[in-house]
Amino acid sequence: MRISAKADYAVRAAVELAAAGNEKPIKAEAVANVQGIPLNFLENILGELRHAGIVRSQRGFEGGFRLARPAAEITIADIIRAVEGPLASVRGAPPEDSKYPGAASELPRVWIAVRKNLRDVVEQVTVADVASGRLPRAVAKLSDDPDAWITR
Amino acid sequence: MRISAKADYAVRAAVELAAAGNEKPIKAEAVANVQGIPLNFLENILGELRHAGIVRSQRGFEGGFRLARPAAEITIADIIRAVEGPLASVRGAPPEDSKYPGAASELPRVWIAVRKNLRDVVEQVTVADVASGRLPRAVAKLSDDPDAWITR
DNA sequence: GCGTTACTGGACAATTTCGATCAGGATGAT
DNA sequence: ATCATCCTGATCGAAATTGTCCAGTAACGC
Repeated sequence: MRISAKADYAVRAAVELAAAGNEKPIKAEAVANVQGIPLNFLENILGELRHAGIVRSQRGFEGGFRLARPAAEITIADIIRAVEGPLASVRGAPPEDSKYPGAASELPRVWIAVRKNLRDVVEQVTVADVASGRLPRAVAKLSDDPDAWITR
Repeated sequence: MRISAKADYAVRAAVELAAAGNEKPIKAEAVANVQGIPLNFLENILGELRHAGIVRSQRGFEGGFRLARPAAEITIADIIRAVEGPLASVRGAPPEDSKYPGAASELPRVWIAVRKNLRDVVEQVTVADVASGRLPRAVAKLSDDPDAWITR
């Protein structure tokens, strides 16, 4: 249950693009510098985001990347799925299609609930939200709970 | 954002112990057979659970494992933390103590919200709940949503 | 066209984690 | 004592993670 460097970088890059408006493309190098991401690695990531139709690129002089859709329509989930595949899995497979023997037969329902709660956050927050610092109410409520900030 | 085989196995083993009551210890081999877990691997896992004070072991003839506390007091989160460490992390570190530059400064709040929602499920469900198939209301509600079952 | 710039795509590699296996030892109930 | 069972730690291959590098190609200004 960890967020990989790749997913984290991808989201940060997208947010950076969102914050820059969509007038002119932003160079990968500029994003890498501002966000402290290894340039070569970031290039791979941006390639995947482009493949997924999340960003568009422009080559050559004055080239760079920009969001392919309005920032308010791109969710964190979109980005994570683009670079990491499915949001949540159990032993590499989706939780709903494995049968558990014996006393654990009801366990999939728990994993489903976990995934659902995960989705409820990442499918709701857009890169525009993060860039502006104004998170959706439900999410803000979660992250404002002081208890949520305690390392446990 | 995946649940590892180890965490999955650990929970299933604990649930199996819970379902067996706490009269007599259950052999690791029996759990391995019923749940389809490689015995050697399971022994490692049970060792970690014992180290964490979640199960107790009995050696020799008629030996085996039993829960160290009432099943209703052991949460899924306890088990995952015992075998995997912290529930959620970003690039290996807790989300609250990394600073993000530029436009991504508010991103940690999103990761915190994710973790919070995660915790809300796994800290609430006990092994007794899973063994009996009666999940806490809030969790049941999440997993009963048909939408939660769609692979996306 | 030419040169500069910057994305493109893929190959490669170090390190770590995952999932599992195994051997041999310790222990405790009978 | 004996035997069943847990205990410990080493080891291992495969895959994922986190990068690095580079030759190619498109766009643009001059």
